Amino acid sequence: MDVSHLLDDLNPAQRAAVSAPRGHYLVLAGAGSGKTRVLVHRIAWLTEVEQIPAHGILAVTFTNKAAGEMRQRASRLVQHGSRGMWIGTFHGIAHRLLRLHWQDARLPQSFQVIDSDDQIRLLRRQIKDLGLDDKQFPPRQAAWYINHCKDEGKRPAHLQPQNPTDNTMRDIYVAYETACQRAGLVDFAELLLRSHELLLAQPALLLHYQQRFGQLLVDEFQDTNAVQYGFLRLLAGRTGEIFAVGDDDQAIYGWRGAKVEHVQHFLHDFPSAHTLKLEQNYRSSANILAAANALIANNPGRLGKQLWTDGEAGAQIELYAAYNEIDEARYIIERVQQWIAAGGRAQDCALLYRSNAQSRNFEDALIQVSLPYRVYGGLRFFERAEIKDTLAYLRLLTNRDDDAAFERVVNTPTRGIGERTLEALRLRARQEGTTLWHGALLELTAGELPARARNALRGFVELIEKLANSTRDLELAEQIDQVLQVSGLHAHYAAESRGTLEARTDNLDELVTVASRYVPAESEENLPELVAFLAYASLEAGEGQSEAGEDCVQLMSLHAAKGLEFPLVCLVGIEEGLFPSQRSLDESGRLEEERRLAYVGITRARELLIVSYAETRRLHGMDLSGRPSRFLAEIPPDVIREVRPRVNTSRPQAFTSQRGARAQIDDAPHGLRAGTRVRHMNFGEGVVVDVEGSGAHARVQVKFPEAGAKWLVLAYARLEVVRPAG
DNA sequence: GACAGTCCTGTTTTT
DNA sequence: CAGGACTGTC
Repeated sequence: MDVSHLLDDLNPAQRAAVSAPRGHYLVLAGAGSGKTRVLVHRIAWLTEVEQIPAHGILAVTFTNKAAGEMRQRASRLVQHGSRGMWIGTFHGIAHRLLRLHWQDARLPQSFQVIDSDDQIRLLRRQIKDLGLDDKQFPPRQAAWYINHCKDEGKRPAHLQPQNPTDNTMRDIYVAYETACQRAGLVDFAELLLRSHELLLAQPALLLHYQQRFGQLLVDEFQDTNAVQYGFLRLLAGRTGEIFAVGDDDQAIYGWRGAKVEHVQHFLHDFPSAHTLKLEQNYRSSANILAAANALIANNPGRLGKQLWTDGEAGAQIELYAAYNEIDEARYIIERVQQWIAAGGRAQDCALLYRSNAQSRNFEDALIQVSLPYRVYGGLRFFERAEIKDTLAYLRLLTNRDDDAAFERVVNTPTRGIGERTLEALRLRARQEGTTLWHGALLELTAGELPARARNALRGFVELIEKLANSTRDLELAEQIDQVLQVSGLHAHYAAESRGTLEARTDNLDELVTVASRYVPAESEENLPELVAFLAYASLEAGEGQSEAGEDCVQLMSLHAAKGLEFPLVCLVGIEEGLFPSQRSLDESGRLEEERRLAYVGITRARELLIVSYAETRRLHGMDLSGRPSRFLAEIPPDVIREVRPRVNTSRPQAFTSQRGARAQIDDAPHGLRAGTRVRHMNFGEGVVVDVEGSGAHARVQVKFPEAGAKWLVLAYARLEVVRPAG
C-alpha cells in the first residue's frame, strides 16, 4: 500500500506519531510544531493503514474553528472522505448525543441550548424568586459557581455546603436546575455533564458507543475539564484507543475549570500509553523561540519539552518602554506602518493584549492613520440583542415552555404587558409548578387580571400561535422574515435606529440571509430545520463583524490568539498588575498560567516580536504608574533590544524603575519606588514595594517589619527616605 | 412605558 | 472614564 502521501512531508517525530502502532498516545506538541497536521494525518493513517472505518473515529477539539479546520483537512486527506466520522467540539458532540437520545437524557425533544447571557438572565429571575438580594448574590457569580460545579461533574446533591453562603448558592443551583428542566433549557456546561450522565446511566448505550468509537482523538488535551476527561475515559472504556495531543505549556484555561493534571491522569489511567514529543518548531525565528523557552523555563512542574528550530536567529525582539498608553499605541502603530511600508501586509500584524479593554487606544491610533483593522472578541453576531430577540420568538415557536425566551419577548416590542402582569404570571406559574406560557394560559382562562392586561396577554399568546401556524410550512428564512414582520420587531428596531448609526435592522436582514444560506451539519440532518438552526446559533455564536476578507491589522486578546500565528506580533501592555494581571498575583498557581499565556503570545510570532509597556496608564479614570512585567526580566537580554534608550539607566534597572523617563513628562514627584527604604512616624522603617498613581493621588505600598504591608497616601503620610532603591 | 439621571463596577472565553 | 444596571419621574 502506498502511504507516502501520509508521511512524506513530515519530520521524523511527526512521522513516528502519525504511523505509531495502535494504542494510547500522549503527544506533547510544542507551539508551532505541527500538531493539527499530525492529528489529521493520524486520522488518515488509521483509516487507510489500520483499516478503521470512518464511523469508528471520534475527534474532539475545543473551538468550532479548530473543529471546522480539522473536518476540512480530514475530508481532503482521507481517501474515502470523512463522512461518518464524528469530528467536533466537546459541546457539539455532547449536543449530538443529547439530540439522538433525548428521551434517555430526560429532555424534551425540542430542548434548546442557552448561552451564558440567557443563563444569567434566568439566574437573575431565580434569585429574585427565591427572595434573595441580587447584590449579595450577583447572577454572574451564581452562574460562575454553577458552571464550576458542573465542570467538576457536581450536581447540587453532591455538594456539602460549609457555610450559609454556600448553602444559598446551592439553593440557587437547585432552583436554576428545576427552572431549566421545566423549560427544556440546557446550558453549555449542562451539555457536557448531561451527556456524561447519559452514558453512565445507560449501559447499553455506552456499550454501543464504546464499540463504535474505537479511536478517540483529542486536540488541546491540556484544556480538558473534569467532565470532559471523564467523558473521554468513559467512552474509551477498555477497548477504545486515545490519541491525545496537547501542550502543558499552553494550558491557559485553568480559570474555567480546565486541568493540566489530566495529562498526568491520562498516563496513570492508561498505563500502556506512550508519550511522544514534537519539539521542532517551524514557526518562529530562533530569537523568538529562545525568549519563549527561557520564559517558560520559570514554571515549575512542566512535563519537560524543549522547542528548537533550525531556522535563522532572525531579528531581535524589540522592547519599547512607553511614557503612557497613548504613546504606546502611537509607537506600535508607527511600527506596524513601517512594516507595511517595507512590503508587509496589514493582516500579517497582530496586536495582542491581556484584556479586551486595551484595544481602544490602539483602535484610536489606527483610525488616526486610517489603517484598516479588525478587533476579535467583541459581541458576536448571534449575541446581539436584536438577534437574540428574534431567536427568542423562534424558540417559542418550537417550544412554548422556554421561559427564558418568553421573558425576553413577551413585551418586546412593548405591547402593554408590564411588570405587574408579568409578576402575576410568574406567581401563577410558580404556584402551579409550571412554565410561564402555561401560566399565561391559566391566567387567561381563570385569572383575575385587569381587562387591559388580559387583552394584552391574549394578544401575545395569539401572536405566537398565529406565527406557529403561519410559518409551519415555510422555508427557514421565510419563517424568520415572517416573525420579524408579524411580531413587529422589525418595525420596532427600524423606529429605534432611525437617525442612529447603529444598523440593527441591517443585522435583522443579515439574519434572514444567514438563515437562507444555512445548511445543517451532517449531525443535524435529522432535526427539524428550525431546531437545528437555533442550536447552531447558540453553539456557534458567529464571529464578530461580517467576515471581511479585507487586509486588516488584527487585534485580539492573548487567549483568542491561541492556535494562530503572525509574521509580526506586538505584545502590548506588559506591566505588572496588567500582565500578569493583579488577580493572578493574589491566587496561587495563577502566575504560572499567566506565564503560559505570555508563552502563547510570544510563540505566535514568526519573524518579528515587539513588546511594549507603559510607565503610566490611565485605568478606570486614574493614572497608575506601572512597573514592567516580571516576564520581561525572564527573557535573555541578548535576544531583546530596547528601542528607546532609557535616560541614564541600563536595561536591568530600567525594568524596575520608572523614574528616568517619567521625570520628562510629569512631576516625577516623590522619587519613591520599589526598594526605597522609608521611615514612617508610627510604623518605623520599611521598604516600598509598590507605587500607584501620581500627584495628589499617589500612593505607595510599604512593607513594615512590624505592621506588615500598608498602603499610604503620600500627601498625608509624610514619609522620610532612609535609603533610595537600587 | 419611556427616558433621564445616578450608581457602580470594572480579566481572560468557548461553548 | 465609560458602559451597564437600576431608580425615579412624567
